[in-house]
Amino acid sequence: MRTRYAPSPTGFPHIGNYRTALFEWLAARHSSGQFVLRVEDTDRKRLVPGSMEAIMEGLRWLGLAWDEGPDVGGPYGPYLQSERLALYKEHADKLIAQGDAYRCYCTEERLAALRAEQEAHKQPTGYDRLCRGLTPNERAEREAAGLSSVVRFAAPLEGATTYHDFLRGDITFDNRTIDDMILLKSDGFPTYNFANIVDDHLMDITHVIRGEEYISSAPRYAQVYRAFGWEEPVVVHVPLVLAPDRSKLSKRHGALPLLEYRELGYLPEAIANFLLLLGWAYDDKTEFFTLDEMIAVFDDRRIGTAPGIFDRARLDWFNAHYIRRLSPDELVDRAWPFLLRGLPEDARANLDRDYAKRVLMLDQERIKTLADAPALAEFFFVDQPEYDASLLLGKGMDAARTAEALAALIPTLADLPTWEPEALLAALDAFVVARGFIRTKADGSEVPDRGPVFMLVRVAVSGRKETPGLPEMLAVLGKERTLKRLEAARHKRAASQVGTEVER
RNA sequence: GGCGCAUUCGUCUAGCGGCCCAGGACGCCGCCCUCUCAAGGCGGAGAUCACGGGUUCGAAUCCCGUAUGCGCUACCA
Repeated sequence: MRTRYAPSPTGFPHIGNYRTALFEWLAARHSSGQFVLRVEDTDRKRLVPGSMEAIMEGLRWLGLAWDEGPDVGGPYGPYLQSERLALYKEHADKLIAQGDAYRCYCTEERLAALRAEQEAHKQPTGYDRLCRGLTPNERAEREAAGLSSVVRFAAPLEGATTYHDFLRGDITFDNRTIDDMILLKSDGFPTYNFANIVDDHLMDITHVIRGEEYISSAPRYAQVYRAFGWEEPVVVHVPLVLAPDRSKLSKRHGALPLLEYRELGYLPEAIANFLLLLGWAYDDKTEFFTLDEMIAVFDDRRIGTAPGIFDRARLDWFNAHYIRRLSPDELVDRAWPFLLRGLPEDARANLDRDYAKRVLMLDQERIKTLADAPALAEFFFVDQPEYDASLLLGKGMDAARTAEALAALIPTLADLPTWEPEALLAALDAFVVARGFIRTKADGSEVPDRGPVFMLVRVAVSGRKETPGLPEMLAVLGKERTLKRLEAARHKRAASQVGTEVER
């Protein structure tokens, strides 16, 4: 099996395009075939500089390696359509010679007027085949006059064309609804439609997997294949990916170019997994697949036929899942650029990789995207966290008691012989009991109530009310830093006049 | 306007004639665990299988029609 991804470098493809690429890649890998990257740069007006590199970068990032392509070459090259112009001309000439194509001299103005006319009369739009009936003399005149022309396919006028859609079965179009499509533009470049057919054949592509938007064009392609006498490839139309409001995916709806998701802290394995399961399912329960697992189980017959909606919340869930199962080293490696970018300057200056690793491990289970990491972990890295003094009130304690509790706790912790989570927990618990914090459980029994003291220390040390577990956090923070922050909190509390009770 | 494709909980889906008065997952809600937030565990709400006709002893599953959505209708891809 040979499949191909054939993007045109006219922009930065979104997630839906890459899902098609994923399916193409999986189909090839599953069958131990080849996956070809062919760049369809035939529209010179819409060419976007850099987009070809971005497209390839996106594929690489997802882990979809191609066997043949513009950069790596291959036996069917070149893989840039702009370098294959002679091939298209040669094949167009062949069709002209055998009467299946003709030169059309109609101007774009005439075509536009024709279309406007048809629309005004609510008629089906389409080329009226004016030039198809030109006599040899008339053609010679036009050529002599130097009129520019395009090459059009002479489509069958009557009957119907049926092609086999791998997922949907036979699809039939009345030939009267199909006009004579342009094969070669006046600038000598082929249209996508034509270059596609010629290249898929010349490159021995066995399975054409493409977006659903080409269903309507498929019968035209079939006609051309048949005019050439070529065997038609298996044609698989993958359903579209829609925005949450069911409209076509666009930036407005948060469907960004793939590489933007990298910047937002998404993992390629999460994106690939998410994409796989948008329009495809292995069974009714399996959710997670590595690329290798996908290859092993991928079955193109299970590709769905209904459009799917891009659900960011689901992507987030996949991403969080994959972040959670990263090893500590992978976690720092991947989060590192985000820390460098997102942390305040002073914290960034002397970032220690080992310390960062321990911090990230604490936050691993609450990081949704890598871009969350700096905000979640910032307090570990700054000299002193900023926070409002009003946060610094033990539950059910007034300012005086809070300050006093902090004052009492500092020497307790300072005297600890070891600074490990177990020892810290024991010390904190002892402090809770000594201070008489008691909670009555539902069954009436009384147990030590860690809440007030733990929260107080949590805020003092982090400036936040949501953090990793306290003993673990203090252990990573280190004795010196912890005591310094507790001291600062004590002063902060003492200095603050507002000391009313806070309800939590 | 014409042509085409699609249609199962808000979303992704399982289902390919009886196992389904429809199962799983995301999201949402509640409970548990618990030093907070997460994670995890348990539970819940949520789909007259778009609608209407058939076929059949029996239909989410097959057929026809309708509606709706989307796509194509470019010297774009």
